[in-house]
Amino acid sequence: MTETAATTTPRERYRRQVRAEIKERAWEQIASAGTTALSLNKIAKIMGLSGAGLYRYFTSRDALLTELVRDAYQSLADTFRAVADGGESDLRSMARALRAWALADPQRYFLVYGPPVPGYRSPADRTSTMSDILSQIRGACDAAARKGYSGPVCGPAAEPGEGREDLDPGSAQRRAVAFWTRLHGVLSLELSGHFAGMDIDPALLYEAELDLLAIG
Amino acid sequence: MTETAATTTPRERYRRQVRAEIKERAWEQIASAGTTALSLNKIAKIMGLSGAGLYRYFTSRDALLTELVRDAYQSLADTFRAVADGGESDLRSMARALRAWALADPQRYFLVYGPPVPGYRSPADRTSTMSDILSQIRGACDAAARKGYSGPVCGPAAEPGEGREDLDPGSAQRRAVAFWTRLHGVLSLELSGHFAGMDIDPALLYEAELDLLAIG
DNA sequence: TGTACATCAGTGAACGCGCGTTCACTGATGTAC
DNA sequence: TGTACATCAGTGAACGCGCGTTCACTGATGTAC
Repeated sequence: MTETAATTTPRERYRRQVRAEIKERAWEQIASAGTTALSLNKIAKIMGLSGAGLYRYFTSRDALLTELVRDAYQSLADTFRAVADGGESDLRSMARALRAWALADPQRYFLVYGPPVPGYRSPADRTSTMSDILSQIRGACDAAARKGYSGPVCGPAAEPGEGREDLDPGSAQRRAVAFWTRLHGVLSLELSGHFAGMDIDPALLYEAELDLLAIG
Repeated sequence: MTETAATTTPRERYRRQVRAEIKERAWEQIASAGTTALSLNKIAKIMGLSGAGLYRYFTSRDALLTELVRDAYQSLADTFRAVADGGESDLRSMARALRAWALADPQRYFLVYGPPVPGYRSPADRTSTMSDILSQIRGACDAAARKGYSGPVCGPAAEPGEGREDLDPGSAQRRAVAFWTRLHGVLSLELSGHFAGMDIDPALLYEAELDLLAIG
């Protein structure tokens, strides 16, 4: 029997499984009442073990939260990646994937793009992952340009030589940033419930804003 | 001595003053660590009185929070009103006033336009105040139209008879909503620190988005 | 195959903390005659 | 002006709660000979 056959022992498998369930329960708590509600003791109780037992799997509440945050970023990056790999790397598909991802778990969205969690330092690789995601959007903008659409986000094109080039409405960078901030504007207000009672259909508004970003 | 001369007794004045100081300390706590950090006991300690003493002024933590939320909404509405009353009722002035108000106290901004505070029911008149604010923006859009600018937010005008009229890029309602969601998109990401390390200047980006909303 | 040992999941009790809130009470301020 | 009473700000102790975290321990699982 060679050693390469089974790199994961039963114990390791079990360990991974329990860790995964802890995270699942953690997400349920966050989904229902935000980051504040994340409680190791409650998770333990739900899983039928003592609070102290969780410390075999996560060294602290902060460590668990950090891993959840990282997973959230990764999940979003993966979502974009999947859209790109699926051959539909256009802005429209990306925007719809983003909205679906956000609606699937609003609190997860806010963990990524919402106000910073008080008293919590986000992981060091956060910025790089965020840049990564923005790069993918920018890639889609470039692709759109190559396919013939190279017009500005909207409004007049900047006079050359004036101002920063990333503020030129026609540049791919500017379009990517607008894609991000505008959709986030609609999405975050929708998820926060701020359209309620204002006779605004979030889905239609989202598509309308998207229309102005991804013409052609 | 007539009774109309002094409608506020010394006691009433003192009472109002202490209530105001409690709120000030409360805002300081929220500003530094979010809504979660709002603690009656800590406020009491800072003010040099016992925790129980605060209950002379606010019946519960929730009551205090509710009053803070209401004040936040009112403050924003007043800010817009002041701009309008000052004769500068154009979209540009409003947008700048909004940004200044937000930067002055980011947590206050999130109390109004951020994710809902878990476990807290916002006051019933919230929606009406929010509609009020949006109405003021819409008023500025109408005024802009009257002054000659009646073009769409950007992109092609809708074909008449097709779709909802509030989604017609040229309608005042649509422009007001875009004003709101787009500026919120930039602002909330800025306040959350999501532009950090991404080579994006929030002030310039804000103005750039504004340019596309308030041409003419 | 059987025994001796090491590893590790999980327990239960305890610690210290801060929270919101209640309650009986004291003492100062204002009011009525 | 002085006295009797009512109002009300503020105290200090206590309640119950849930939290994160530590620690000595038990018992099951895996490993080496």
